[in-house]
Amino acid sequence: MELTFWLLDVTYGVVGNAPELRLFGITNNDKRVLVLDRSFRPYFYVLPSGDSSTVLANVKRKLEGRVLGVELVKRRLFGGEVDAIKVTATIPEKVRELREIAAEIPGVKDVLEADIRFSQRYLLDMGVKPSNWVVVDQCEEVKGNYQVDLVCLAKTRPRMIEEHKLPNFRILALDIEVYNPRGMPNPDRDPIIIISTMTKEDGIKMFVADDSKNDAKIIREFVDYLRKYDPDIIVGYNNNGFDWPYLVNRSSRVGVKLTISRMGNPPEPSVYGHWSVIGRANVDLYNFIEEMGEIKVKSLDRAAEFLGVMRRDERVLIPGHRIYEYWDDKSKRDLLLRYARDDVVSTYGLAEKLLPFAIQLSSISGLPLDQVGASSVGARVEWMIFYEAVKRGELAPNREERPYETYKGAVVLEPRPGLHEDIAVIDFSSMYPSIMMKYNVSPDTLVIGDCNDCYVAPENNYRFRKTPEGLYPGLLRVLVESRRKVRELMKNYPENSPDWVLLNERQRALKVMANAMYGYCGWLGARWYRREVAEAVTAWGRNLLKTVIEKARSLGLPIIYGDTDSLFVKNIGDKVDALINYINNELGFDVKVDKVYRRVLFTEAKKRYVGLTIDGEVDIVGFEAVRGDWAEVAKDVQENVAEIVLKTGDVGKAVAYVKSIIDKLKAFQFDIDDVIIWKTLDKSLNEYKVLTPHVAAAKQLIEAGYKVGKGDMIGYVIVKGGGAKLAYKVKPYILIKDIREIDVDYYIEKQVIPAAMRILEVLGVKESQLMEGKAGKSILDFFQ
DNA sequence: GCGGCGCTACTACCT
DNA sequence: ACAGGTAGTAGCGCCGCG
Repeated sequence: MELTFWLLDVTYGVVGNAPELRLFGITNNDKRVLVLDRSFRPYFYVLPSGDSSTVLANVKRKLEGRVLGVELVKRRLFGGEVDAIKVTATIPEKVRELREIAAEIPGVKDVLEADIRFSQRYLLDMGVKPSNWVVVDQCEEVKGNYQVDLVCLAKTRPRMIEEHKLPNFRILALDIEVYNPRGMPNPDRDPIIIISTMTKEDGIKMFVADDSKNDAKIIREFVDYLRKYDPDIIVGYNNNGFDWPYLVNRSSRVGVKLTISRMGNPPEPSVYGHWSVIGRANVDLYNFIEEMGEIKVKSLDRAAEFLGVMRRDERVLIPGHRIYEYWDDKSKRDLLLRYARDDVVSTYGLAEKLLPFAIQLSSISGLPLDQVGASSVGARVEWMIFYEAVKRGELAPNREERPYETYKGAVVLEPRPGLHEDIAVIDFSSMYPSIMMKYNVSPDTLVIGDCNDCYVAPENNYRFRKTPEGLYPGLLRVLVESRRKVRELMKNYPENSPDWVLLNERQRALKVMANAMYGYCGWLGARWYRREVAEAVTAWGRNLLKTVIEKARSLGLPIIYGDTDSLFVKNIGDKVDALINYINNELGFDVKVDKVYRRVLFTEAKKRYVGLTIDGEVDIVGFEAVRGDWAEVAKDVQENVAEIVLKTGDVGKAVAYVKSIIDKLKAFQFDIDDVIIWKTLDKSLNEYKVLTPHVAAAKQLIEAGYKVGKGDMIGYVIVKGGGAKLAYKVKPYILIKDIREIDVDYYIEKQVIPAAMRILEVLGVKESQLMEGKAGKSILDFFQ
């Protein structure tokens, strides 16, 4: 039979002495299927130095009887033709020892592609990416003990087809609550008290322990339910870091089998720190929130609020360390149940918002849906390149340890300080990808030495062959072209309709991947790393901006500021048009007026400005107001000052406003949330060389029994008393009992005034004006 | 013993 | 565990100081 399915998960096993690929999918008529392929074997390459036939003979002699085949093949490496010896093994588990033996054979220069996971190797060679539709022309039904509607053995190789629609997934959100009377729960002693799930069909299910807190029963009920519901996708929030390891640990402790995969086995730890549930996609939504810079404090409730899933003031919030209190106190237990419910509903809601993008990332990168979130940006780009490389017969270089080296980046212009009226922002669209495509910049087109048909980078003179098209530019062209097509398709659907949303997520993912290519090429961890490639790209970028600046000058168009690929100029219609035409037509790069500011204010600092767009929106860039590590009260003041200044031009009004906030602080008229300073703990506590305030606060938290470590956000406030350093005056905000402990002078002097003055100083306001007297004086007082 | 100063550590931002 | 360029706060060590 012919079978068409959407590829959800892939794994392999060894049957007899042969590997068996297992492709789990969903058909277009809603059947869960498993396709087995026993026709593929693991292999790797050996690179000979010197005479390849001699080395081939050596390899054959040495590996005879241990491998299925040794053959000489033609491949490419960084664009150059090479002889390679392809060694085919019986089963994946043998590859490691074979590669070690092979590396020692005389005449062997290198062993390549011997570190590729077998299931990924298979997909690469088939040109099949997960989260896409796949056809197997001949599949023969077989018996098998799997939780699917159909198992078949592939008689032909799978092939990917282009089709954007998605199957009807069964999605299950999962969240557990644990009894934790001693701080951070420990699975050796602390039982699970609530397991909550949510699905579209069954709604919310809560498996709640009884007073004996015997969790064997609820785990068993949960397992039964999960198997009955049979989800394709399981989502959680930090489930890779908490729920799964805890559940696995607890269930083995209480003797319950977590037979939840489609092969009946428990979840197991896998690559990139993710937990795999065979035949299903286990997705940790926290991974995607981690990447969203706009969300500063990445707790589930805040993420859900930010994405419009659930408001924080409409849900139950319980501090993690007090969960047990809400369990023990029966009058509060109902609150705990509502809290658990809100969490699982939030998780399900987040999945609706985030899965469409995750699916597209998986489909484009070639990483399975359950891995793509946990993987790094570098890994996603690398797999995408790998697919393109295999298509071209280009061998993947090994990962190498490289010494840290830096290279020159973009230009940033000194801004013209002050308040400017009517400013246009001209932006290059995808400057670096465009440069890479235009000048064929790629690790495989780089020429060391003479070249008579090359593009030559400015400043550093790196040279790139004009033909054939390189790996990076070729891939970028595919991404750009696909994105153009997808955006074209979007026009056929009403905005925000399901089809439109799907395509929109796809075009977004295509853009994200294209824009990540430059960063990848300068990443020391990249297989296809070439410093010259990254250096050439930035050199061309600097050159481009410089050329545009010169042109603007020759047109008599005043420049206010510029950074990397943008230029802020006076909005003089014909001159701006002339500049844009010049860039588009004569330089051959795509630029557009990204936005026009009615007013925009710069200080002397780069990368910081506030502007009022012609649509009446206030943009704040770089300033404290958009930083996560300033107190809300200061950010708020700065934002309002900016708005007043930009909208009314009334500096006096802004000054009066700042004074009113200072007065409120002095009178303790504020909320604790307004004075919390959040900072990320970027290292483990013992790695810090200096005692910074947030480190001091973190130590206090540990003292108080909390578990904090690398990667955590520390929220602290500055309190009265203390000593010479600020670090002696900090206190974690959760330990604050009375708002009068707060040192309001600190907030006035070190937060509110600096934040306000940043904007006001350039308008001639003196700091003393914010301090003197009370607010509400005549506005005239504030002008010299 | 302490304030001033310059440097380093640290975080978070922009493109 | 995708890049470099940048601003800003706080800590720390050193200097001078009869």
